[in-house]
Amino acid sequence: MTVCCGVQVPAPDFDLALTLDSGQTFHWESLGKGFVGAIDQRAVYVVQRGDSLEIDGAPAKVVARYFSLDHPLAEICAALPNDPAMMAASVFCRGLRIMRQPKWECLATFITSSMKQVAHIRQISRTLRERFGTRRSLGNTHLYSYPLPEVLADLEESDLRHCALGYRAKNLLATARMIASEEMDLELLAKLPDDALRAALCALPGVGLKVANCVMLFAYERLRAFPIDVWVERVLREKYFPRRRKFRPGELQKFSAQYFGAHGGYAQQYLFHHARKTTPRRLSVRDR
DNA sequence: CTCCAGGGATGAT
DNA sequence: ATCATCCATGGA
Repeated sequence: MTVCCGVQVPAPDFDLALTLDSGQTFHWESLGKGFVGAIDQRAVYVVQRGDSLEIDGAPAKVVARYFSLDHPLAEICAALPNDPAMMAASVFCRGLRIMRQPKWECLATFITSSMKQVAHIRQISRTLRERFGTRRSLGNTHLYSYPLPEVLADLEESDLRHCALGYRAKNLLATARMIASEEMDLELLAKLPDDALRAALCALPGVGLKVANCVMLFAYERLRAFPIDVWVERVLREKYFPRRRKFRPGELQKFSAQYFGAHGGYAQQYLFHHARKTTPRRLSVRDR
């Protein structure tokens, strides 16, 4: 490993490894004492040394923006609800920041995330990058950028199915074609208020409420967005409504928006990551 | 082997 | 308006 870093980036209240392992992005890989990954089209190497990052492959400004080092994390955490579940999660996730990811890459990876474990989302991302992305080198290591919508748009559904996408192939292809044809402009959507943005994203094939909220949170800087997946729903039910059985559709969404408020996305990400990393794997039937 | 995963779209009550 | 079913795949 010969990547030598010259550039230092101040990064207080930041945990690089924790952030990269929190299920926001799915392609960074451990290398030496740091991580290699792509930031848009650039191959980047990042090492954390205490309260700063040592980086190679991209300007400090690009890296700082990607990892949202400008977010006032202390203020955000201080404003989170003061209940036991939230406190336990936020202590567990100290230094975890909500990233600013490229819009298409974020949208596409979450379209492929449906009913998939994080490990397999990573595998799908890797295969798509290696087959259809652009090779980028950094020192003696290399990686592949995420394939552009124009590239995927020219493929056949079978090409994507061969990347183990299953039924998600049709949705990814259809969405890529809408963007490549300029029927949909992801950058333009950034001007919309939350509700209109969510509605626009949900109009894309393979995008429902949960995926739309992930893209809003991880790529559109909408820190109110509160994606509810199976993990978060489990936490909400068990920790916030331990006696309830039935919920109206949207009832948990409504509660979360009201209860967690302006930084709900951070609350959600902390609850998600804490639950995913501390819930023991169910014992196999044979071992019980 | 079985169970489950950062769901969404569709059609039946 | 809710509920059921189907959709593919592989890690644990």
